[in-house]
Amino acid sequence: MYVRGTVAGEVEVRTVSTSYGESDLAEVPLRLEDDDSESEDASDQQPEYETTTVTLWNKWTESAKYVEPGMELLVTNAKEEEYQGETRYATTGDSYVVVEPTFLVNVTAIRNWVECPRLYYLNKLSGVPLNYPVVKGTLVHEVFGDLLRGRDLEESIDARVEERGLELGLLGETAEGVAEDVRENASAIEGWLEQGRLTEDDTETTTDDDSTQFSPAESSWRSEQLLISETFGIRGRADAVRRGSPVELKTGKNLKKEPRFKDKVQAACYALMLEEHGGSVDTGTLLYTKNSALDRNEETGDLTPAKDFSMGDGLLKFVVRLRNELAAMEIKGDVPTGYEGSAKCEYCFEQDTCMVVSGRLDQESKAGQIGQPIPADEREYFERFYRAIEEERREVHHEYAKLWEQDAQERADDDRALIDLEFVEKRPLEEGRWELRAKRTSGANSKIREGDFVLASDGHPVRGNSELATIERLDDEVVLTADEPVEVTRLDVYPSELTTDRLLAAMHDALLKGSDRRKDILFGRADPEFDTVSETFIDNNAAQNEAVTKAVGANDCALIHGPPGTGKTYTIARAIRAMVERGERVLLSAFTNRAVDNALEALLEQLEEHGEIDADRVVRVGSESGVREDMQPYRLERAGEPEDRVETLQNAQVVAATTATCGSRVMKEQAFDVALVDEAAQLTEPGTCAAINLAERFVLVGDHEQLPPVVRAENDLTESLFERLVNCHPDAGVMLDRQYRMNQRIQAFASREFYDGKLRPAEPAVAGRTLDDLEDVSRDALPENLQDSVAFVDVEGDSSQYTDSEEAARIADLIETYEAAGVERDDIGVIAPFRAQVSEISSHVPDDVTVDTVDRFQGSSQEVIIVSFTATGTLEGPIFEDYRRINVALTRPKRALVLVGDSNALATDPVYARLLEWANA
DNA sequence: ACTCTGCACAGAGGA
Repeated sequence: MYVRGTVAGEVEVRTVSTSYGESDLAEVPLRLEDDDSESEDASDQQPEYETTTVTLWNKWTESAKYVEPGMELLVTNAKEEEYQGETRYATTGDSYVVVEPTFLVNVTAIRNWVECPRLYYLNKLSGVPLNYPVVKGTLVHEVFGDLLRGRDLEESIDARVEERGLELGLLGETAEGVAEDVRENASAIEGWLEQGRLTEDDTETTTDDDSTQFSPAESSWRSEQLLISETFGIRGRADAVRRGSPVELKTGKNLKKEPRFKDKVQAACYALMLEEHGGSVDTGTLLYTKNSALDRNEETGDLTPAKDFSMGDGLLKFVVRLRNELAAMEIKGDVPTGYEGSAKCEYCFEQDTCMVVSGRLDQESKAGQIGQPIPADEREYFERFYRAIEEERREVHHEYAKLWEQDAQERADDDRALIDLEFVEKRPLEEGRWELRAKRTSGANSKIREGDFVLASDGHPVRGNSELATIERLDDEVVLTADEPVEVTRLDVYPSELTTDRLLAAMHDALLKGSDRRKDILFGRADPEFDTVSETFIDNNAAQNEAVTKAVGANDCALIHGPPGTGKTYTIARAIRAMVERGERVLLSAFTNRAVDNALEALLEQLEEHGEIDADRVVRVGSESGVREDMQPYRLERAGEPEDRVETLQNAQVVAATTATCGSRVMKEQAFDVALVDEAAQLTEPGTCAAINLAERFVLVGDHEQLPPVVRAENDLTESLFERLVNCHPDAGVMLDRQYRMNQRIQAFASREFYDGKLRPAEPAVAGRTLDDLEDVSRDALPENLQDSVAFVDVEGDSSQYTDSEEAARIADLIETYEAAGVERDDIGVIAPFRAQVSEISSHVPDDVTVDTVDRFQGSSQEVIIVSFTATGTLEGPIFEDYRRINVALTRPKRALVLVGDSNALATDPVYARLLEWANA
């Protein structure tokens, strides 16, 4: 039986004498999880939790040592015992004990941890930089997968090497040289596979007599299996599985008789998960592909690069204990010192790094410390942000947990899954992968888009057969590509820690690798300095001109505050052009792909008009699905001839990429004179660092009166670096004060409420904008209350919380009214605070009217905007409390704004009360 | 309480 609960008190470990001799035991007080939470008689009482004791025997006491009250604990195959009239539980010989099972540990993390816990920490902190052995290792793995899937060796090598052209180029490698290296390792694999076919009956059907080729399609092999364990809290991707047992490929050499211990541990992790998925695993195989023909026969007499080992119970349990140690340390927020393990520092490749990090952060470390610690305020900052980023990571883990905790319908309702697909077909592709097709049976929405990675499963993403797949096309039919054929009936969003990892590395790099001058600026110890620039860049807008002057003349940083419609994008483009003319190399970045492409578009227009550099010296780095269609010609293709790929990137004078991409291995090899970050108020501090780490000086452009960064957990990440620096270095900032969007009446409230009354129309034509300026539109045709540019429509509203059907109905009427007056439907936008209300309204109005949440409207504008407040009674709730959201909503229209809401509810909040007053004026 | 975009995945290795 299965026991799960929360540790309810101190754990006691002791030794007792039993009939088998001396044994260790740990008694853990446990508050059991209520597994019948369905009990519908919601008798308003707090559920009564049952508290019991679980006895962990022998080696499991090691895990008990890490356990603290409040942690979650799971025991499999436990036995029930009666003790003084009370039901208690204890481990049996078949039990596993799992600490914090929802903390999902990567297999590679466990592999690093067993080598040295501090190695695990360092790897997490700074990531692995671009280096040839790693890229080559990855290539050999890819070719191995291809071989298993039946692809021709030479074809696979050529294709895989070509795919990595850019990385190889950055490493100074040639395609031929790399292909030769990969071939050496891959031939060992190929030979072994063929031998295996002859002797081990891996292929069940008889092949044509003259075919010596391995034919995996009919075999008991599977390549690349993604495994997620809800019981053990482990996830990872096995290189291959042969007759249910894990096969791990290593590119290194190992002439010893036994596999390396950490390699065994890795294979054991996969074995655990395979067993959970219903298998029974008694062996593991490691393939050391550098053990070439020349090495055979010598000491060991081995004929193959493969080493099999038996997967004993003891090893599997040891692996779970390792995982427990890691999870417990992460939950406590402790930092490993290296003393936890037995590795010898003098043999470690990371010894120097370890000592430097320990020295700079003043951390206890087995390897010792080198150098001076960074200042105390920086260490405090590091700890604060480390914690915040780790909280974000926990949120990603919760996303994983939802894969098994929520049922399919719940996931679909959360827009995190597409369910009830009808499987159509699987088709092998030339390169050995599979194309999978399924039909959608409902029009349900989800956040899954083309180009996304998803978990494709035949029913359940964790318990069923599932595989990581790429969405190639998504309409009535879903077309996917994957390494293995899955009869897809369901797709789930695949949670990834990638962004979290990159944030952590960016913060690490900023603090430990950043220049002293940069850190003086970031920590407010020095004021930014500026060179005098006498050129006039923009002659009809003084604030924009000052912004460009500051951006160009900044020695450290410049901060451009751009309220709605003030020509931020144009100003950025002008500044970059000026920098390019001065011969500088510029990084253009922003949080979203959309913002990057917008800024890039404006820059290209500038360059075209005043062509100082070739457009082919402008490069957009990003994935194919992320980059907008019209920017694809500038997108850097990663595949190709290494030298050519690297030249294209190195020669680029302007590189545009999202901040997340700036944290990639390829981008981290690049250096710039200036980094210019747009929409910087929507970025977390570490997110901003990912971009500015790559440059000598930086310019941040944004508006902290609009929406802040999106974060999963409530923490220090919610304030942007932009906002902090604007307050810390007011002299480095410029506010663009003239807006080119809203007429005078519309902008008045936002200007007064959010910009100290400093925002004003750029010119009389903007101030006096009305609907009459539009072709075929006459304001006289509108009812009187709508003739003013700002109108309020009072609707009593219904009592439901996140929707309001009355408002939706009124909005539908309003749209008809505007249409009757000659306004085109696609000139009208409707904004609502909640997604539920967005769909409510969408069902009432024609398709070509844009209806969306405030958050998604940020960055765009429309002739007419209708805002649905969706609130009756009071305005309680986080969505209304953040006034920046209302700022965004009110500053989208150019010519007409209609506010639809319940005036009694609005009047309960002072800001909204002033809003009413303004709208009704 | 509600809002919600990124990134490609995880792991690849040196001795």
